[in-house]
Amino acid sequence: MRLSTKGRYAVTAMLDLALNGQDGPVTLSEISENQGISLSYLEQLFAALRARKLVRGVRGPGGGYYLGRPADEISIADIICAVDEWVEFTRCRGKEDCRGGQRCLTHSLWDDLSRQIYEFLTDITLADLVARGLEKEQGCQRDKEAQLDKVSGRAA
Amino acid sequence: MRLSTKGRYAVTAMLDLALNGQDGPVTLSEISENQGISLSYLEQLFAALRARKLVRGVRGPGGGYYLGRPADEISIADIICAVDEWVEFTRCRGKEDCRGGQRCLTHSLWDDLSRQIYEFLTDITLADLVARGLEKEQGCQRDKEAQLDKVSGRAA
DNA sequence: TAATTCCCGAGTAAAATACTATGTTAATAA
DNA sequence: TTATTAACATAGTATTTTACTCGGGAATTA
Repeated sequence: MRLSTKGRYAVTAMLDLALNGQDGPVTLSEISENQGISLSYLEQLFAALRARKLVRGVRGPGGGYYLGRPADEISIADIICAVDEWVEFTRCRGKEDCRGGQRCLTHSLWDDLSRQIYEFLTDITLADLVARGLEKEQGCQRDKEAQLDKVSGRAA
Repeated sequence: MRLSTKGRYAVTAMLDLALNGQDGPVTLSEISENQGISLSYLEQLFAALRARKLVRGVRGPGGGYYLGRPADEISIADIICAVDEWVEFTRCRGKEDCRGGQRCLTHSLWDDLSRQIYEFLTDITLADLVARGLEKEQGCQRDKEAQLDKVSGRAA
């Protein structure tokens, strides 16, 4: 598994889509503005996401992007795999022969771990994230605090 | 969280240490040989691991590296954090003000996710990996098969 | 037709990765 | 004491990845 800033950008952008895609498509310009990612870079990320059918583009004015599937059918692993190319974990499979046994054990342990991480991220969907986030707080914590300050300030 | 090939190297090397460190220290040359990582690169990785007290070096002939703590007190997150510098997830904390609320929600969702991943990796120790690996198979699967082949071949 | 927005490819600066090279220092063994 | 071993340290570097810019197209809407 590989989890770089590139994957972070992709997940954040997809989250943005999940949150704002209810009423009409979301433009990359909006996401670029919201998330502070350059438009052209987003276009490259979305080319990869489009190739995996994770998003669907609509051209022309009023166009933008939809999620390619319902949010509860898109896992974090799906997104990361789409943009961060999958890397081979073990070196012993194929090129090296694992006659030592020792070396192979180390690799198989790492292999197990990475599979665990992958399965962990496969179990988390965009819908999960949104649902969990919404039940905890209906907006930005800072905004809430600011609001509370204002309210209590006015009440006092 | 960031999980790159650099972190993979570090985890694999630490696993090697956990497996072979029972009887005396393990040299970087051995790890380099075992894992197919260049010696100088390992030295750089181990400089970072040493700085976090995850390993302890012993100089001179017969020297090498020990784990800095018992294997059950070293988590995968510890190792990855030592070599892969921690990256800031959210952009809204500090420089941007999250007046939109929307942007901040996206970021807080991602923040939650990365914390989950971190906690997941914090719960897995080197000892866990070794124990789980050993209970499943006492060596390399291929070696086992080869052995079985030999045995059955001779028996037949 | 004009504006919008996706789509596409080439190019590129900066950073990270993975490695090479060349030492120095501390411990051990001869 | 001397040689050897292996950690420790630093500088350089080729390659890859990251993140971005630029300059166009193609489809859709008004």
